[in-house]
Amino acid sequence: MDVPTLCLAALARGPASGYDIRKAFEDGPFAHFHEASFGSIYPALRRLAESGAVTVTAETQDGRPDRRIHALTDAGRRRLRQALLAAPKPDQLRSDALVILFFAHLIPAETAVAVLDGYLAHHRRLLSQLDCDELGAECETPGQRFVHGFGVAVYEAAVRYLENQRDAFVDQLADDEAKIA
Amino acid sequence: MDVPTLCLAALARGPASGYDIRKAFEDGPFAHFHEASFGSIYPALRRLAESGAVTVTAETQDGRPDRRIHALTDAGRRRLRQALLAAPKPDQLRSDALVILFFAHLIPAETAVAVLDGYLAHHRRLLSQLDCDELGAECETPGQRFVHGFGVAVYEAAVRYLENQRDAFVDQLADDEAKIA
DNA sequence: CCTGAATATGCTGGACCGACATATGTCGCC
DNA sequence: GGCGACATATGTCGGTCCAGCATATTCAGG
Repeated sequence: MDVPTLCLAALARGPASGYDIRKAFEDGPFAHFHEASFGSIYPALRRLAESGAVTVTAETQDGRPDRRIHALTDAGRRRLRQALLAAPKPDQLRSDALVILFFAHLIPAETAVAVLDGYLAHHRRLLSQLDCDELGAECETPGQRFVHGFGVAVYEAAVRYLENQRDAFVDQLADDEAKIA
Repeated sequence: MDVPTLCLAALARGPASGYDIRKAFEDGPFAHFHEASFGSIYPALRRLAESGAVTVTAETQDGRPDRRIHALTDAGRRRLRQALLAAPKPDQLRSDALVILFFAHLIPAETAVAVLDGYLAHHRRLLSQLDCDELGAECETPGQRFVHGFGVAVYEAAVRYLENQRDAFVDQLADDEAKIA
């Protein structure tokens, strides 16, 4: 799923600036299942405007740069619907933390434990984000409720596993270090 | 975590060709938590060899191109350990399927259901891969066992949610279409 | 016998990210 | 009151990375 399509998707929820779209991928509902950065959002919006998929309205502000509000046109909506019809590529996960944990035997035990604790904290944060942020906001369509519930189910399982296995893992690390010494 | 580091990590499990490393990211143990493609693996291995982090031994084969077997040097092992010490970046998930499901109200119900069923099948496949493939193979260190268990826990939760909620989701989609009509 | 998959390396065009540049407002803190 | 940190907002740029293609051969299945 390329960035132009993702921008169209973000705009389907209402008109927004490039900055707003970025935020949707950082904190908002999109954060949990896709990524996009400024470096690709702004060029994508420009091309989308050129091709007539979105309209741009400059909103003057004093001090700050103008907010350039983008809104979907009918052509844009059609293009989004078309893109949504394509067969989805398989999910991609990129987790530095799991790589590090996989090779925990190559680093000091305390470092590995720190990574694990950070990973647990991260997942707890994600879970609370889903619980408050979005539940109050927008879960109107069946699709949105379904995806929201999926996120909660997966994060809860992750937190549970991390909590339950943490101490056993730390013990095993300590045993291994004792064996070497 | 950049591709050179990921190559070093793959080689920590034993000498391998570029093709072998690719397979480790496609089917092997690494598939579940990171990605890397030919287009970045081969250049990375070349640079790694130039900087002395790996050695290369050509293994002649008739018919096929030579297998170029790469093995970690001490410098390479040090470099890997160093990279593993860096603070991990937060996990990144990219899921086309969840984007499509989020906007299920914009596409035909049958298409959405097909995506959902495909997503469920995909997760079942991943789970069985973890269950047989790796459990028999290499789960020697605490880290490897821990990461393996984490994967199983998360995939199981995903499959369970998808199975339990599928029918209710399909019904809601049908209700919505009835409302429009 | 032919098609497709697997083995194996490598290139290239284009997409994409991370970091930076720019300019100002605001809020807490000492 | 002033200072740093952070938020708002757009945009560029270097470099990384991926998907798809090219190449060449073997082997299994139809």
